[in-house]
Amino acid sequence: MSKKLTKRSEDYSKWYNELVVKADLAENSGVRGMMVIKPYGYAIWEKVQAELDKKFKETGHQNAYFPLLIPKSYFSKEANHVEGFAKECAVVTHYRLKNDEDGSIIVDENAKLEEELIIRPTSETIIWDSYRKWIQSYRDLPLLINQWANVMRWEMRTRLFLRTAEFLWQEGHTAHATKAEALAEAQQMHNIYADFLENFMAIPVIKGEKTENERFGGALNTYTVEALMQDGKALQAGTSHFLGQNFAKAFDVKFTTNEGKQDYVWATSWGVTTRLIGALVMTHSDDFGLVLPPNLAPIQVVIVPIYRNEEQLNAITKVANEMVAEFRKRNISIKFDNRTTHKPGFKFAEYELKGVPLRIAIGPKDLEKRTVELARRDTLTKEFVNQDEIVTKVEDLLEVIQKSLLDKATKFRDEHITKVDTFEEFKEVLETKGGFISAHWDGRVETEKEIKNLTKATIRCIPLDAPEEDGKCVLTGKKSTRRVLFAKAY
RNA sequence: CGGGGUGUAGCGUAGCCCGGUUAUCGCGCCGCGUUUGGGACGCGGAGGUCGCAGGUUCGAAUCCUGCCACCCCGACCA
Repeated sequence: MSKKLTKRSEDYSKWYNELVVKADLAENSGVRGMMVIKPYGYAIWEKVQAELDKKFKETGHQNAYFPLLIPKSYFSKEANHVEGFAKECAVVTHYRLKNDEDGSIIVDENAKLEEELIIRPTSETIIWDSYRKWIQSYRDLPLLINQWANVMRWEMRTRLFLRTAEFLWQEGHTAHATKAEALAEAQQMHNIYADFLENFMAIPVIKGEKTENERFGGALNTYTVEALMQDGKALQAGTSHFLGQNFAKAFDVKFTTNEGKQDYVWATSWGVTTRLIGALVMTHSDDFGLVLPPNLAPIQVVIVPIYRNEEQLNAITKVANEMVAEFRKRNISIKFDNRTTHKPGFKFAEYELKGVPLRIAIGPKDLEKRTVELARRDTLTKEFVNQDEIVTKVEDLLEVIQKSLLDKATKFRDEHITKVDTFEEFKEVLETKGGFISAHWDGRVETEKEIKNLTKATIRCIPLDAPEEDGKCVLTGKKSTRRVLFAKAY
């Protein structure tokens, strides 16, 4: 997000997330705050889904699906939750259309619903309404359910990928017999997110807890993974909430313990969204377009033939096909781009824009010498590789690139965590350098809000690994025992 | 929802202040030919409710009113 595309094509002299719009991930659909996820972008989301789903299943979770429409009355049951969500909702009021006299379609005013339905902004209410019926005994617990779904939040202000009116996500909702077990679940999912972000998406994150002010409506504790974008702004990439017994009480979900007593269940919820794709773009992209970590790339390797005539193309195709078969055997996603309608230079640029990690070019010279030209997207370097060695070379490089992207992003992130002890310094760093600011805070909500008013920076999290340390609040000078991370955030 | 800005071909734009032939240019698209190791070139061609509605006028992309959408800044938020 911090640089302009300046090279080769003035057409793409746009900021990254605009580039993404044009370059295949999405485009405005014309409805306020909506996005179309194009096939290439959706393929990335499918990779995210597949990997996370695997991790969820490995930890004993099951997928289910709950209705899109939620009766309005469900929302009034949990006060904090309403506060957090009920305001920006799309509401369904009618169930039928009819033809107007002039032939146009209008809403049939006779088909008004008794009770309005809310398009889910999140599914806690409808899920907990079901849980009441499903849970009777400690033997029914834990209940570990996840849902892949779309949700809708009619935000006042939207931003492509980062805050669209409709977005795709997964939401896990679990019920437990004890507080300790629920807490452990919330922490486990927090760790799964952190691990996924770092090892799969190559996005380094800081694990921490949200302050009361930033917490999810209805939660007692919110665990978060916070990432840093290239423009110095922070992005909340995933959250896992310990909900205590709030929802159980609101929806009257009681169970009989093994001692025969009645108790409310303990709950968690956790989710990540298509925002992750925005995070991916803003973490790794460069002046030439997207840069995708190999683990997420829909196409990991592309082969571009270079030829002067059909005879050469045929010879190259033979070599390429053998390579494709060999790569497929090793589960490497490969595409042989044999389109005759575009020139090699065009294809090179196109796959750079799409962030394909490795590109193989095969031309007449390579046929002679039994080599190929292998180009890395992340470093933009090229080398000639013997055809016999290409498969192992690619296998190795995919791992190297995956790691290198994480290292690069981690280095950037670490260089943008600044320790600050005075408010002057705080403002200075925020304005000139950006990134995370590690500072003491007196633990009061008013202080946090005041700092936000003065600087637009919020407390992104209280890092889990923050050491105990005596200090003075950067704003008030009051006593503090550990540093927290501030940043301007998306 | 408050403040500011912008809407002209698939994309990016000129024209608007100061109304007047057929709405400008680039990219992209289509055809033919030459090209193909980093976004090819030549020639020819197609594509427009000038955001929408109303008004002023002999005449509106241009002036006026209302509405809509998008972008930026706030409030809200994954």
